[in-house]
Amino acid sequence: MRIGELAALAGVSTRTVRHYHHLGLLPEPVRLANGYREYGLRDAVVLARVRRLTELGLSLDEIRDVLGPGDRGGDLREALMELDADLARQQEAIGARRERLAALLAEEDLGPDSTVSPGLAAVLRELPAEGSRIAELDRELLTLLDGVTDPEARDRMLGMIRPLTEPEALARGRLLYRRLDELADADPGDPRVAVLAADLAAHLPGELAGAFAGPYAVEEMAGALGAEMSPAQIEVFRLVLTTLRGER
Amino acid sequence: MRIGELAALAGVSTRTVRHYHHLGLLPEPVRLANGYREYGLRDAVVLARVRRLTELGLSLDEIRDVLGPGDRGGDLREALMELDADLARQQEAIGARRERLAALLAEEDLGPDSTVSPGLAAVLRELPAEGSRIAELDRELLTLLDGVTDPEARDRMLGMIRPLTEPEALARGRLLYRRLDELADADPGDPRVAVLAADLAAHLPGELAGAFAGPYAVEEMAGALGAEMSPAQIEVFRLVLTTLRGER
DNA sequence: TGTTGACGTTGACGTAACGTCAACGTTTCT
DNA sequence: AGAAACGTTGACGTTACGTCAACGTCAACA
Repeated sequence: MRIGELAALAGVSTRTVRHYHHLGLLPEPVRLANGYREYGLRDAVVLARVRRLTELGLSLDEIRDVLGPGDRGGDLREALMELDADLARQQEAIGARRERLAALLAEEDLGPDSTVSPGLAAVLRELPAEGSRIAELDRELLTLLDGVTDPEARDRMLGMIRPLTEPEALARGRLLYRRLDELADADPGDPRVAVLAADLAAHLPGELAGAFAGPYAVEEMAGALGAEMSPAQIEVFRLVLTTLRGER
Repeated sequence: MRIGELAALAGVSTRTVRHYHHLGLLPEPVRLANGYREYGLRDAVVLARVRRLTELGLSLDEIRDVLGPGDRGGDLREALMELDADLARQQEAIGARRERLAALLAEEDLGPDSTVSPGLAAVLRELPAEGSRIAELDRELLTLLDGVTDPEARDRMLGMIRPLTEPEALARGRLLYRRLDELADADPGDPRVAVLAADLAAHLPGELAGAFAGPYAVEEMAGALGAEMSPAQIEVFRLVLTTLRGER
């Protein structure tokens, strides 16, 4: 038997057979005078055994392990049980992913915002989408935080923010956004800074400061915002945080 | 923000961020005077979006496709539905594998024969395990055929062989094996050849010839056996097949 | 002021299980 | 005799990064 016949018998490619030789899974048979490999029934049986194990999902390394020593009985059982546990984990993981997929697919419009949590999606619908530089920043900041924080922290955050989406809070919010936007070219010492900070602190729930208490949050956010906000706006941000923390 | 902070924010490694740059998933940001990459909030948001999609199971290529064009809405939905179908197929495949694993694990002894079908395992238990060269060959041949043939063909084959495992058939079989072994050094023209072939043909069910009617079976088997059997034994094999076919 | 440590840069190799050329020799069919 | 089909070895491609290597940059500390 030459390599092609052997491969056809086992239902694999010749490349696969040579690959198994390379890994030592299948012994190299004798060569004919022309250099061709000459196989016997033995090789076909071994190859079929390897195939059956790969089809079960064992890796070639594991197969070499369980096929090698003579006391392969307990070894094989152990490997199979481990494999089964692994497959069970995979099933769970796939199930979880499919649930998230189903939730996503249930939405009617799939925009870039639809990969965030449903709660945040609702909040984002209320935020001014354009026209305010600061609102756009908030939108991105919230999206980012939504992805970073774990589910429970996210839900707490959303719970704090929710009151801000009520009609008259939204109206006040839009006014505050405008006043913040007006500071785009202002000096950090501008008198409007302190006033706006006080108004903002009164508008926002005190617990919100907690959202910026994580390991990275404050520094990272300051760094990230540095490039996007004017010095005056950053000063407002700082003052608001200080005030909220003090009030707690 | 430099690359380490960005990566920490998104919960990935810096290598991952650079990898995304390489693939064009994340735009290369501006460089500082020292050559360091400088990131903004934008980048963090994009990176977080990519992460969320990878965690759903999308490949980076697919993410680039759905993230690229502006009309990503329908595209994304399509990709997600395709993904869900793929995951469903994976779940099925894993379930099937686990069923086969469970069947295997239910056996008390896991030898090299335990990766064959249960029916064949029962047959093999009745075959002489040692002492007869030809019996060993049969054992290997059967194991091989079990792996090669599809389930229905296998069951037909097993059904034909089953009568051979009854007590007095087994006794006759052992005698036939011995007579076949005695031809190991005989000449193809030996008078015992024809006699044994006739006895064997009478012993075996006629339908068995069908098992060697597959696309490869006859030539492959003859080739495979050539190295293991003596010319006289091969002649017996040929005569038996001819007789069985003729009787059908 | 030198040094140490943490960070950044590019480039290249390794992973699992083969598929797919390339470049070449052998056998077999017509 | 030429073509088709098979064999040989060797090397690159696939996925999503991990893990050096070899080197430059920056902040802190003795």
